Amino acid sequence: MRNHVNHYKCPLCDMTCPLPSSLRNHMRFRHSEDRPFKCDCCDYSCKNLIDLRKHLDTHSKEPAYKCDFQNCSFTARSLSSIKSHYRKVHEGDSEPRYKCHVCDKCFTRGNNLTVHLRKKHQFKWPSGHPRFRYKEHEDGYMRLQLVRYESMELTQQLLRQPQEESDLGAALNESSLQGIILESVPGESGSQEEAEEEEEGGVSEEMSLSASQDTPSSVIHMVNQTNAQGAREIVYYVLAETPGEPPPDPEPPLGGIVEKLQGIAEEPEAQML
DNA sequence: CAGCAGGGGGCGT
DNA sequence: CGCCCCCTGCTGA
Repeated sequence: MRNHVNHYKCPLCDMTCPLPSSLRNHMRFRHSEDRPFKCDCCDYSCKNLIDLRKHLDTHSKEPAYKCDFQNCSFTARSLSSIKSHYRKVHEGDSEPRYKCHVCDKCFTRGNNLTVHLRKKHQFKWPSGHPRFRYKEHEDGYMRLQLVRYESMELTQQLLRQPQEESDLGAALNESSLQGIILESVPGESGSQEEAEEEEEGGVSEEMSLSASQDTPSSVIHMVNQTNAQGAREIVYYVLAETPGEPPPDPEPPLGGIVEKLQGIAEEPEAQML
């Protein structure tokens, strides 16, 4: 009751869900091979009707979508192409809006930033989270949103061994950032909205838990925020960045949390460059 | 090689 | 639906 960590854990990966229904949904889309929706024209099949419709559009000879703008003759075979065209051409919205939080380089599209993060900064996403998420900041830029890792076991271990935070961060591989939901906040405090690290003012209720921040490679933040359901929750951000040198030791001296987290931040390919 | 962009597909909301 | 994935061709440094 007091602990609102997601209680329903997928038996096949590290994803946890708040409800049985959402877990069932996850199981279906993530782990089921069932593809009831089949294309008549080819051997394509998928898991829902919307995806099938998107696919069928690709079979039409003529582009199925055209731009609404005045006398614009732009056409495309996908709605998303039309929308991006409209934004770019008719709304003059062509400035890069995705910004790398590590080196401040900007990108026009999220997936190109993803490529950058993976190639340049060796980011990886944890198991059960098949992609990065980007979040719009107050300055209008989209930046990587720290993934929330929601395992009860991990949470409890963290609560039991809060002293090993710094070592934990150091043991993690470079550029792996994990957010851990520990519990929800019952009451309601003044401001809402999450406050990301650094950047200009506007930072509200963020407190650093690192006992001593003389180790910039390992920082743990506690952020009081409101989640998608509108519930209050505390998210612990474990930030581990070691730009220079990845820890080569195959087995770190730490136990418990580290082992748990290492399944998330796996070895980088080590054959970069 | 890095970044951009179009197309098509996966899947969380 | 919207966001993000991959694949791929193009372009400029």
